[in-house]
Amino acid sequence: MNIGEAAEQSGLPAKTIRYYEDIGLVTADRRANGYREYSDRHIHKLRFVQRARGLGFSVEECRSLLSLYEDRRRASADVKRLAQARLADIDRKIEALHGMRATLSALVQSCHGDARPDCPILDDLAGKTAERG
Amino acid sequence: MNIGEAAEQSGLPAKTIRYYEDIGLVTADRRANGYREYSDRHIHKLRFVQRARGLGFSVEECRSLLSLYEDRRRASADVKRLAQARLADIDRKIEALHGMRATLSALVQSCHGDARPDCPILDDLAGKTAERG
DNA sequence: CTTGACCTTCCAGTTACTGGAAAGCCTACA
DNA sequence: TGTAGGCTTTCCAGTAACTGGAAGGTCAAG
Repeated sequence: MNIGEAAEQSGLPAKTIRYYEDIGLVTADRRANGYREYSDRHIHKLRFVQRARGLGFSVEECRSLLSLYEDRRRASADVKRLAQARLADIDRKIEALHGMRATLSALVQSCHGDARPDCPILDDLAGKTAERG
Repeated sequence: MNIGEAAEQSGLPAKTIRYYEDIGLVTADRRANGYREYSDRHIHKLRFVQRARGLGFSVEECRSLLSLYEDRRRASADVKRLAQARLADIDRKIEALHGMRATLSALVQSCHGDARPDCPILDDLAGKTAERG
C-alpha cells in the first residue's frame, strides 16, 4: 500500500512516516516508480511506534524498543528498565506540573481580574512576595 | 554589572540572558568596550522572566506579561486570562501524563523483568491487547 | 489530454535554549 | 612590559520531533 493508506492504518501523518524513514526508524520498500510500499509488517511497526510515543517514549527509546521487539533473545528486564525510566520521568513531570499548578492556581484565585491594574499575579512574578504557598 | 554577575543575580545562565536579548525580551545597555551592562532594573526583569518561565509560561507569554507589568494602565483581567490559559494547559498536560502513567505502571507491574524474552510491555505495544485498563 | 489526487525530494521553521570556536578585553602578578 | 587567566563578544550549529510548503513526478478517470 502507499504512504497515504499507511498513514490511515497506523494513525500517523504521512509526514511523520517519512520522517521516521529519514531517521532510519521504519524503512519502507520502494516501487519502480519511487513510491514507498508498505506491508502489514511495516504497518505493525508504525503502530508499535505510535503507541510507544503515546506512552511518552522518545523516538530513540522507540528505536530501542523496536529492536528489542525484534530480538527473539531479548531479556524482558531490558524492556522493563526502559519502561521504569519512562515512568520515573513521567512522575517527575507530574510533580513539577503540580507545583506550577498550585502556585498558579493560588495566584489566579487571588486576582480579581477586572479593568483595574493592580494584580497579585504580576506582583508575585515581580518578586513582591505578599504571600505564597 | 557584567553578564556574569547578572547571571548569578537572576538565576539564569549567561547564555540564556544573551538569548533573551537576541529575541528582544530583555535588552541590556552597552559599555564603551562592548560589554553588556546590567542595572537592578534589568535584573528585576530577568528574574521576572525566570519566575514566569518557572510557572510554565512560554517566552512569548513572558513578553506579554512583561509588557503588562510595565503598563500602568493594564487591566488585571488580561493577566488573569493568560494565567488561566496556562493553568488549563497544565491541567491538560497533567491529565495526559496521568493516562500514560496508569498504562505504563500496569505494564511495568505485569512484566517479570528477567532474562526471558516474553514481555507484556512489548506485547501491548505490538497491539496484542491481552488486557489494558 | 487534462484534471486532481496522490506521491517524491528538499528546505525552512518551530521552542528555548546550549555548546563551542575564534577573538577581544581586563586584571593581577612577575 | 609581558603574559596568563578569566572574563566578555559574536556567530554558527545542534538539540527533539516533527510540520509546512514549494516544485515537480505519477497515476487513474473522464
